[in-house]
Amino acid sequence: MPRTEEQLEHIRKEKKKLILDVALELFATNGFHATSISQITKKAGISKGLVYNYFESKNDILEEISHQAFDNIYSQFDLNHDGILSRDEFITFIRNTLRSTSENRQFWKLYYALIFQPHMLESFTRKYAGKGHEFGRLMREFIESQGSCDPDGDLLAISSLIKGTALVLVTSPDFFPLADFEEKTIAACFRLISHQPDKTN
Amino acid sequence: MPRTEEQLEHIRKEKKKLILDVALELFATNGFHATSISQITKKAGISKGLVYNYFESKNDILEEISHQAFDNIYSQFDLNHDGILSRDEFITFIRNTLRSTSENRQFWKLYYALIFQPHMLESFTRKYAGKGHEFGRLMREFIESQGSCDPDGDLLAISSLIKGTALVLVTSPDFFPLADFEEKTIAACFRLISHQPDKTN
Amino acid sequence: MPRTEEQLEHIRKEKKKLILDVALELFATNGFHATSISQITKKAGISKGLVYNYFESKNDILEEISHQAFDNIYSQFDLNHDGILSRDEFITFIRNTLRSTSENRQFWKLYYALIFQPHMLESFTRKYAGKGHEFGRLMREFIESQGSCDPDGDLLAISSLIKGTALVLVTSPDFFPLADFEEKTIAACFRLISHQPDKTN
Amino acid sequence: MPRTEEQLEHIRKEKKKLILDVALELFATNGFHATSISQITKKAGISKGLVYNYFESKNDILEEISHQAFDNIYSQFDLNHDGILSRDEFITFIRNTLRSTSENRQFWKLYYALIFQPHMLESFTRKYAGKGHEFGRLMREFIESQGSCDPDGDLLAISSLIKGTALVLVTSPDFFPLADFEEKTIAACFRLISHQPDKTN
DNA sequence: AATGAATGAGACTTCATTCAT
DNA sequence: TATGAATGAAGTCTCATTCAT
Repeated sequence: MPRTEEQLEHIRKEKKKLILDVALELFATNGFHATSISQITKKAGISKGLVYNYFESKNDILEEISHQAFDNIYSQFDLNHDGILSRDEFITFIRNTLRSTSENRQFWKLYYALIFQPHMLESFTRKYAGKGHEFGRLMREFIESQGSCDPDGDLLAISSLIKGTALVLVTSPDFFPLADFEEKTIAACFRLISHQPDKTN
Repeated sequence: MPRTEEQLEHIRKEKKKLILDVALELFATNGFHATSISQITKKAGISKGLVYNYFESKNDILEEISHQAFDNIYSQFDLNHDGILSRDEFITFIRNTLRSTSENRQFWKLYYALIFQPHMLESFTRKYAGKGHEFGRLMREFIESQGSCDPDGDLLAISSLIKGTALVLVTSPDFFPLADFEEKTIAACFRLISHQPDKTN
Repeated sequence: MPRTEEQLEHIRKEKKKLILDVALELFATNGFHATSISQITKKAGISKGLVYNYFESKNDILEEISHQAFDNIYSQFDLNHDGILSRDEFITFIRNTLRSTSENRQFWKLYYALIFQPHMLESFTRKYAGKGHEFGRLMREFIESQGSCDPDGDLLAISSLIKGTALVLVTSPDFFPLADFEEKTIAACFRLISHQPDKTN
Repeated sequence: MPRTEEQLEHIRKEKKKLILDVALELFATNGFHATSISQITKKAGISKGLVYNYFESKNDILEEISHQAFDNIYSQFDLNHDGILSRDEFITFIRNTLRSTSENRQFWKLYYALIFQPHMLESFTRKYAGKGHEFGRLMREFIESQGSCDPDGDLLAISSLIKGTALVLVTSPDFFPLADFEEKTIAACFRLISHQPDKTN
């Protein structure tokens, strides 16, 4: 009559997911510090004690949210399978980035809110810092391969554009349909590659 | 024998500034919620009670920081003195934006952290929402005047680029010297104005 | 394995009563403002936090004390079951009033201390104001029915006498045995009904 | 040019009176604990420091208010100049009591609020306890002299009536004109003297 | 696995009181 | 005499966390 180990495992997984989902929503909406365990348990319909069966602390919930979200997001990219970024891969990267941003808006709201308080996401930064740098190099090479005469400047501009667009997507998702965000951003990225020295001033 | 009104005014101004400065630094570094009044007073070398001689509440400190920063920042722009954005004004705007971002890095860290928790800066949003919209219109007209064949798309791209660059300036200020940030961003903005329909795909 | 709903209900009831009892005693002895939550918890042998599991605020404790006391007291009267006050009911009313005053001396000490700071017991006044007026009318009719030639004056005298006696009971309960308080007050009330115009002066 | 000692003395007296007056009003309206020194100084238009030039503490203000009020009130009575209470003196006493209550309503509100928290007015109780007892004896003798067959009971009834009437005067001063309060209470007092044993039940 | 009563550190805030001027 | 900036103890209240059941 007692539940089998599988059933228990299933319950555990479901409950943990429930807590993470509810916590993400509240953290993203009201902020991490402004969200209490009580609010989470009330919204999830569970007891306070149960949360501590699954997580060591409130901070632990945050870390798990971050890790799961990033693992999920990174897994969609499958970058660098051959150490070179093709034109199609570059385009796909932008598309994926924006799509993923749009789909995980809640998480990104939380992420942006926390990124400015470095000590909050320590373990997190440790884990993902490397990947970021590596991808920067890949991208720079691609920009160079496209005939840029200022790869560093263009890399800055293009990453800034992508970051800025993602920011807009998070804060004002209804500005444009997602498809337009994608197309316009991709086109803009290519326009940003400079084929001749500046003559602005 | 009691102090003159000037002396008092002087003391008050200095103390208030001290509190605001210390608070901004701590809020920006550790976050608003994670910063306690105790930490502020300890760092400022004053008593807890004194804070409440100058501010009604912790929230009040935040609001005053925000208002002062924004008033200060907006005052540098003197936008729309004639309802039209000239090429020079456009360039100056970008330059000012980035310079101001760089100079008020602490504030912007705090600002970005809070913007994602909407209910935090209510009075603030109320005050500045109008100005933002108006400037969007000005900018769109400028883009159009430069011969853009997709003013809305270009406006999105250019604002995203500026936002993204500002974001990078806040999070990684040492990526480039400020002057380079300015020049490269300005040049990039002009490259973003599309003079012929996309042919990306 | 968790406690049943009954067990919980039982615990909650007991703890709430404990807090209310201790709070009433301290409020009555030292005054509402002069009593701190710390004092209450220390005397009740519980933690500060627990109080706030049961009450929203210190004021909430006061209100609950007041409402429970008044509900309890009013419930003993069952006035106006037929809209008329008989001689027996009148006598019973006085008896009940004094007995109830004597039994709830702590509460009445608190009540008298607060009645003079009107804004303290707002919700409370709202709730019971009506009943008071209605009973005043009942009593006046009774006095009239007893042949009074100045019902308003006698109503004033009789209510003042009862209030005054209750006041003495609260402040100097050992002046007389309760039974004497009752008998003497009842007799005095009847003597106060004036059967012929004054001839004092 | 410096002020003479008399002038200073005059200023001191005025300022002290100002503080006492304002404090009494606020204490009576909002309660002693709920009134802050800040409120007093703001309403009096003086500085916080000045209060402490005249009074040792907030409690000291309360005590001085109480003593002055009681000295003032008692001085109007001139009781016991010959150790006997005549009928006229008895009547005058009631009249004075009610008149004084009506004139010092603010003080009595405060008084009643504090009387139930014994430790508040310690020095005060010490000072006036004796006078009260003595006057009780005087009154009892008067009641006896009027042919009462239950002097103790009648004393209780009469003092209760007077106290109750005073209470009504403080809480609902507009119930009757003051003159009526006086006449009706005096007449009622005489009705309360019992000339034959009870036959209520 | 699940509950929620209970804890206590620590947050914000108030306010009587001091003291340099 | 008069001022008000400054203090710090103490108050109310919150909340992450524990633990008996």
